[in-house]
Amino acid sequence: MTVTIKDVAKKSGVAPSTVSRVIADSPSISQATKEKVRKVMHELNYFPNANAQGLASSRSKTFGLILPLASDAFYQNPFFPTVLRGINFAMSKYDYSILLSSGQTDEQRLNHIKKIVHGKKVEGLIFLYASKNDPLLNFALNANIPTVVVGTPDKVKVHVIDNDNETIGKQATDYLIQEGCQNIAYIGGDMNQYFIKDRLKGYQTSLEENNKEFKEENIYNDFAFLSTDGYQLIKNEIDLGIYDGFVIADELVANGVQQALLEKKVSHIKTITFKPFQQALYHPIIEESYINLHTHMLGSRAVSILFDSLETKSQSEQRYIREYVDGELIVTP
Amino acid sequence: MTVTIKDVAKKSGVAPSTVSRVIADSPSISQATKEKVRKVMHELNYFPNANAQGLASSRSKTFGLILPLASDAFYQNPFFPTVLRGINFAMSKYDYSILLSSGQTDEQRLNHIKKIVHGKKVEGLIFLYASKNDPLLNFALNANIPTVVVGTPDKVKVHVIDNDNETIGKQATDYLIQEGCQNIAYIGGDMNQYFIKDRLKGYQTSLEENNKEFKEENIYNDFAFLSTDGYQLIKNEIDLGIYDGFVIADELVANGVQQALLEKKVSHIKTITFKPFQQALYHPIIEESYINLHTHMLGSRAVSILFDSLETKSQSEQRYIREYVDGELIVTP
DNA sequence: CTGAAAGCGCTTACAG
DNA sequence: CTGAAAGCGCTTACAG
Repeated sequence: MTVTIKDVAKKSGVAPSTVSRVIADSPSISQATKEKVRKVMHELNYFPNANAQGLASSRSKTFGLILPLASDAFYQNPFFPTVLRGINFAMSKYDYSILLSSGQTDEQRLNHIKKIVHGKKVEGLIFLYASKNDPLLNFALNANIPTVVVGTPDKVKVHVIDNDNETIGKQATDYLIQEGCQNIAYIGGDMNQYFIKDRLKGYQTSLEENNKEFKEENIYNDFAFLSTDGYQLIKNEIDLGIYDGFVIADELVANGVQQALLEKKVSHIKTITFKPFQQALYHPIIEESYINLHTHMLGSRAVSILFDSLETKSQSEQRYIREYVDGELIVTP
Repeated sequence: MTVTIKDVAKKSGVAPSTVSRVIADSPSISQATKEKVRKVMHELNYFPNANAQGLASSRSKTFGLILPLASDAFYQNPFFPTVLRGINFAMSKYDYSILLSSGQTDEQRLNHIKKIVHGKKVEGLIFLYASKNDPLLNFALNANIPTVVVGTPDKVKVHVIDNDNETIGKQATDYLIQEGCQNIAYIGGDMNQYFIKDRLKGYQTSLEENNKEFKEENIYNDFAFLSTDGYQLIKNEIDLGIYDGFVIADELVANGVQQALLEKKVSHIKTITFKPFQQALYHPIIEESYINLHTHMLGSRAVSILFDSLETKSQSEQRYIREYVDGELIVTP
């Protein structure tokens, strides 16, 4: 019923091994043979069985995509569709597929990743987050499977692609200072995500370089990455009188903050935040300057790095790439 | 190097076929044997090779997830992470994985879906959109692979899970009328997406039932699903004086509309829209009533339907499920 | 309840 | 440049 390599071989008048080499576009096959066989493959509507290929070659031509826990507020972030678009873009050049991680709990997620890695369903892994003490990343490192993290984890032996969060945190703060802000607060979120910490470092560096005092009480943290959290923060918790600038580590939170500022008719506070790409998902509440993170680039570079690492894997010496994508300050008049 | 079923068999003192049956939790194996073998599997850190399983059983234990074209504005919609969460939730009960469709153009997407379907990488397909003349859906139907569409396509021979868009369109319009609105516009989006059309039908039905005239010129369509499009519409194109109500087919568009209404200080127009779940991603600009679509349920039901259809596939008579999830009117005081 | 054996559809040294 | 053959790691009738 299903057409196999044998059917193609018979109809083409060659051996199955030759058909296999045509599939792989092996240079050792003559152009004439290739064309003849391809014609037959087309006529028979032949598609190679991926499971057989995977078994015989031990290459599944699939990468695993590791998302954060779905119950995490971070999961909702517009960051993800944007990286995914970048990943998808880069993948289309290759002949690979993407398998999604799943699981409702960390334990389930760990079991699933074990299954797909040890079960040879995936040849490499792309982590879409970097958080503290992540059991999945620990597993990946031990399993010694090619892995790239979109984000900067607290691990050395893994490929990393990220924005330089410290630098862009500084960049954002520098901008506010340059615009004349005297007392700037940092509005973060979940400190378990490394990018929140790293942007905070940049904020601190900027203050110090500009001879401004860095104070713990100007840091607002420990809430989820939701618009509502930013909104509540402004409505209830912050003494707005003492600030004239906010560096807001996440776009979603910034949205809620700006909403609340608007409702409270506060206009003496400048805000700056970070967005995945130039055209924002939501129409901006207040037209403020922001840092464009080029998030789609994070995704496409992640894929390229993984392919590179696949090729060099066999080589004796294993190197780890650590690549940063620049943020771009977009000034809105 | 990799531990196989033979290693487990040897160490357990049974045949490989027995180990295989233990993996499948076959009822024909004694409890004692199962425990013994499982212990060894654990000791050896054994995981079955998925490619071998797939080849031997012709079941890949994987579903394909078909996303819309990434360049489509719809791709950014918060709808997707929400269905995905529902899918993920339902999947965790089973031992299946999700493979993402990819491709930068419709042609690439079609090639990729052919490859994974004919190449036996997936046993079933979940479409996350329903649009006009979709070549991928046409392919799926011809290929006769179990398929469920999240959305209501113009096809009969496929499983469908969706909100009842006509009913919720009516429900939304009824609500505005009940609140005293006299002249209500329908703000849609891309008419190639069926849900936009169907909600429009409900809008029309409601007007007719309430003896209000349905006029073509009160329908605003043909723009992308972006907040900015809703914003521009209000800012430039609509004569706001003649309306006192808007039914807005998409949350993102509604966000832009509300933003523009706020800026123009328009308060005589009530709006209603549809949201994937109760807690909105963004803090609402104006606290207005909305219809909760229970989108995560769409995702989890899609998975269940696909599993059901897998089981009944062998049976002679093929039936198609068409299931609707209710919308829930959330009234904000 | 368990085992021996064939087979799933490919790839890949090896030989020529 | 091409072919014959072994093998990848499972599953599944069949037999007992």
